[in-house]
Amino acid sequence: MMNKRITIKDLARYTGFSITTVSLVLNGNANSIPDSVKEKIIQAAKELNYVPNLAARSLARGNSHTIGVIIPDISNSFFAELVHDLQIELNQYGYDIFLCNSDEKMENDIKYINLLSSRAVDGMLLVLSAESMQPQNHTLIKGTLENIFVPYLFIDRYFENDAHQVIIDNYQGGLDVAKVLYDNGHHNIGLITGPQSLNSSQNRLGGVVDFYASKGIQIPSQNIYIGKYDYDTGYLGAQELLKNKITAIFAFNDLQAYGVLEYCKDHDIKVPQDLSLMGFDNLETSKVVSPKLSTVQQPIDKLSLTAASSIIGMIEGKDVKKEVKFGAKLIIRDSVRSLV
Amino acid sequence: MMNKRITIKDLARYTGFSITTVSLVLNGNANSIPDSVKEKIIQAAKELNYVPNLAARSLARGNSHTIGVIIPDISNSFFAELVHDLQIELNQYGYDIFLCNSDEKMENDIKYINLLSSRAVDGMLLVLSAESMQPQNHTLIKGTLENIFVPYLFIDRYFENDAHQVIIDNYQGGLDVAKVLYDNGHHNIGLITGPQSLNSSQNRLGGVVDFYASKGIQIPSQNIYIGKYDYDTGYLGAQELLKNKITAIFAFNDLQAYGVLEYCKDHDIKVPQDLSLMGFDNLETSKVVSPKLSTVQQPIDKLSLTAASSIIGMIEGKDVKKEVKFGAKLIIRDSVRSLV
DNA sequence: GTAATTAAGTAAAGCGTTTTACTAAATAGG
DNA sequence: CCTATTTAGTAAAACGCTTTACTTAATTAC
Repeated sequence: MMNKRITIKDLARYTGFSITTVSLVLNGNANSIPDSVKEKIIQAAKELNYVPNLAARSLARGNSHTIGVIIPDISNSFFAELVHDLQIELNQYGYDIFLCNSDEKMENDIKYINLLSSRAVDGMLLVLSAESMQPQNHTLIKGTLENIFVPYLFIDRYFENDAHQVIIDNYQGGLDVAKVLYDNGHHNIGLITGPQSLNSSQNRLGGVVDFYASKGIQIPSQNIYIGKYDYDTGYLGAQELLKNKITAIFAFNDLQAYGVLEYCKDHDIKVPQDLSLMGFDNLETSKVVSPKLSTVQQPIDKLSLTAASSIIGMIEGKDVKKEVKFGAKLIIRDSVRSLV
Repeated sequence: MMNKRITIKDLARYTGFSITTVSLVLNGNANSIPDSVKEKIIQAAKELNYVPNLAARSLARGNSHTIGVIIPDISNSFFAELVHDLQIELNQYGYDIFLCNSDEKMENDIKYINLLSSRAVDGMLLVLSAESMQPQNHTLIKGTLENIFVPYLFIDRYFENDAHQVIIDNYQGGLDVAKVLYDNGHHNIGLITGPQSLNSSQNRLGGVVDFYASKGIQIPSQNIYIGKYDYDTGYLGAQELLKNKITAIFAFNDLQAYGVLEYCKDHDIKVPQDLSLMGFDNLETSKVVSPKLSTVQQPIDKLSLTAASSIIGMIEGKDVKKEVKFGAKLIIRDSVRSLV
């Protein structure tokens, strides 16, 4: 350590060729350079352990082959998996990821959008915080996004028909869950939603409400607990909702469902005997909680595949579909009891 | 979008001052510049929405205020949480993270070490793949690390007394678990380890073996299943180990413990009535699986706090403690039954 | 044998910053 | 009033790389 980093200049001096030649060779653009020279230069680069300075390259080329990714919370395994898949996809295109974690704070979203802009990323993939998605903050976020001169794409969370987006059909997901619950005889259900500002939550709610409405059942507002997509609001939601006489809870994500499970354990309520439960996300652990959780699986793989190819397309100036929406899949396990 | 990014040069032209002056002002190093000028320039920067080009700055300054982090798998919540905490810590010091995910492949470790080197990160925080930690690959990895000219630090996984490291006292952890099991009357236990190349696994094993040895009990080799710290090897391990007559399993991480749980569910083995179980990691979900899992909690917060301050110290050329080791904490829940 | 073409390579400008060393004007000191 | 100092600012080189336009030498065409 602490020797000195080798530059193209050192390589030029060492091999006796010009900087231009070395650069050309190392980038594979050396049409008119004989193989003997190429070999010498490549050999030298290996020997001296040359590693290009990407900052310099980025400056000269005006791009960075880096995609900025902003997510709300890396400890949430939905996002962890998303990032994981995105990295693999984008690597395939020769791009790297610069990852930022907003911790669900708008303040950080803005900070990171500017940071990524500073870093001259070639494009951004955004899952903004629930706070940023609130209608009253729409203008501020839009304003911030107007000052980045690279394409960007919303994943999972989006503003209504504004920018490019790759999303899940949450309405259908909500509908599907409602149908399972209803068909099993649950006519009086409780809901633990995500943050109101998120379309995922809005749409899941919409799906459920509409389905029950179509059966002539209106879900009373005291049966709807506004949560935050986290464990704690699951626990709290259960506590609140179980004051009413419901036979099932639909937690809008698995983490919340775990919270419900915990509450039930603490209060000797048997799932699914005393209470049926459904989640959303299908986290890896959902098949090992007790009872195994019925839930909805989001196609993270498709999401990341499409997001990656779309943003690359946008960077390359191609015409890219503005909205792509994927269906989610019911995973039926043991947490719903049939009342019929 | 697609206007043009404002540079310091534009600001100079716009305000009528020189590039130097603008740079000086924007960096707060303008001792001899009157406030009136400062205000004008700062005002202009705001108005035109100036965002500094970090690649250029990095080139000029020779640093990037970025720390490279390599981890084996972001979907593993241990690492997700670690990264999350590291980001918060390092932000506090004014540093950002460039995150790389090796997917437990040595090939990727090497690729990313070079990539980070290319990006001129100011330091690296490394949790290398199990493959990279194998003795026969030691030289290769060391060689790669010799060619980066920035300080680096191992977290959690390390080579024996080589480089700087911030780690967990896994030996003590193993000892502690063994004691719990032994004290509850489990004299015949099965182990599902992590990869043999990882000191975390070696040391947990060492702790258990030594403890039982101290009680005059030798753990037979068929009671030791070499796993991979993942769900599947937990399942497989249970299958294998339960061919022997054991009363408890110590899975070297929670994920593997979940696999054991799943196997037991599938084969109608009651935990802890028929089999006691302990894990390691204390994942968030471990309190909601059934039965609630007894496990060991690693102080990820301390790990990241120390790793952050150490790497910053190293970057600043300070003298930093070469090895910091933290104790882990037993979390006793319901998955161990007392035989006594 | 000369003009045209190709091969082999290079000089130099530019990317956006930072930073050192400098200048010119204003002010202070005596 | 002259010198010394401070104030207000700037010119220019440097960071490492890319890329365009160019030169020179060798080869080919006729």
